[in-house]
Amino acid sequence: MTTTGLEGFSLLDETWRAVTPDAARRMLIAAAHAFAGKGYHATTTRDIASLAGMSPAAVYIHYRSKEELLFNISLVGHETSLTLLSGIEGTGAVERLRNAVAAFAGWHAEFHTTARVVQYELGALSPEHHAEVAELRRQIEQRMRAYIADGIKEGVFDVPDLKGATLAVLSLCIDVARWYQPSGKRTPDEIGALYADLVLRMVRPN
Amino acid sequence: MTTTGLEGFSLLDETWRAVTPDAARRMLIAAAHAFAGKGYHATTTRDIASLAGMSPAAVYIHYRSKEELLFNISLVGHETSLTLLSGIEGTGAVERLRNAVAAFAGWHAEFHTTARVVQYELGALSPEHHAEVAELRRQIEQRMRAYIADGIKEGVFDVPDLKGATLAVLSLCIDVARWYQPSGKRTPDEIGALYADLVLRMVRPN
DNA sequence: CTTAGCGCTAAGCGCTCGCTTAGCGTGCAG
DNA sequence: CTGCACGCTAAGCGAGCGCTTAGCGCTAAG
Repeated sequence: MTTTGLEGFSLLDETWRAVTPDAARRMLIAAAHAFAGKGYHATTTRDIASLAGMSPAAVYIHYRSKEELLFNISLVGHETSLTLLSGIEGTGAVERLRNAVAAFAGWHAEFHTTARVVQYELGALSPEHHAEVAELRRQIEQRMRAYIADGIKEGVFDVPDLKGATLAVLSLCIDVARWYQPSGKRTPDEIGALYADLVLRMVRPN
Repeated sequence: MTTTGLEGFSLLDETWRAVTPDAARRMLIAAAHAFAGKGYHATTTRDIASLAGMSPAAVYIHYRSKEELLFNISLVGHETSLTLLSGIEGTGAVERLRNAVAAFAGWHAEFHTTARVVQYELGALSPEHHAEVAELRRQIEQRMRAYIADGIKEGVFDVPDLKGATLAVLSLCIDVARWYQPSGKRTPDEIGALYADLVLRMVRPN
């Protein structure tokens, strides 16, 4: 019996599957939990190491700095959510936007630990690292805008301001990471379905 | 000519008008700027003092701790936004919800500095202080829900899930504090109008 | 059996943190 | 003019920070 507090987690979350070796992955998962719970600056490298069940110095075997841990989490998180949003299928713009919002909002609930780091710790990245994830964020915005624009072309959506509507839809999904609690009444899938419904109401024509 | 970086600010923002003496107010404003810009934990008491144009020890003349500075900002910010949301007028539920969303979203843009501290630094408050602002947050939620519920009773709104819709509307407004930049294209009033419009589309009947 | 390589730990370095203490300078009551 | 109260500063304390260094124990090739 270990006492790291991460026993059941690494098995449930497949986000970090590709990270090797094992100790480096445990360190990343521990860091993601700590950053999500207390914020990057309030987390010490000793917190991360002890969550991962190792000594403080072990962090620096696999990562050059605490900021590099953050960057790895942020990069993988952005890539995962972009991939998710890019792989949306559906017949017609209505179904595609429904699936996109359900998936994107649902991801921010189900993986709220990673999502919180992704969305709220951007400012702690180095300028170079920040620029790298900013490019991914631009692609996420373009994808969502395209799903809405498709519906306008098809004539099934009507919005007064495409950029404004895209901003609002993304904003709605992202903010799920802030308020979501696993102990709450709604499951990630229910949140996805609720939000998809609300967004479709927002963009439907009169 | 001083070099505190706060020259034009205190005159523009009336949120802190009631805080006296003058040095205590300057300290609060400096802290709000620093917390909003870098986060509570990344801000040092030396940062705050030098932004306010005073020595590091001066912080402790007016406040017992750095956390007490945060609590004051959070409390006044929550009270201000609750007062704003409570004073909404309008003939009919449609106009009241329009005005409520415009005001609440607009506040999160115009006073995004305070709003960021209010919305994203709750976790740095002591348990006692957190409980105090949590009660104000409950009241804010109740107010917004009442505006939506009024429209359902009047028969001018139709939502599948009142609590879910309230959550989404508040979420949308709150997240403005995250992405808003004064250098952006939209003014706070324009954001308020855009969001009010989108929310009314979301709750309108078929 | 020897030994090189590697993942990891024990110990600790230099630094900066939140906060405290001692005392200075100003203004005002007597 | 004296003396004291008050707002503030200069200096610094103990603690804990990110990160480094020296070296341990295990594995496996020769």
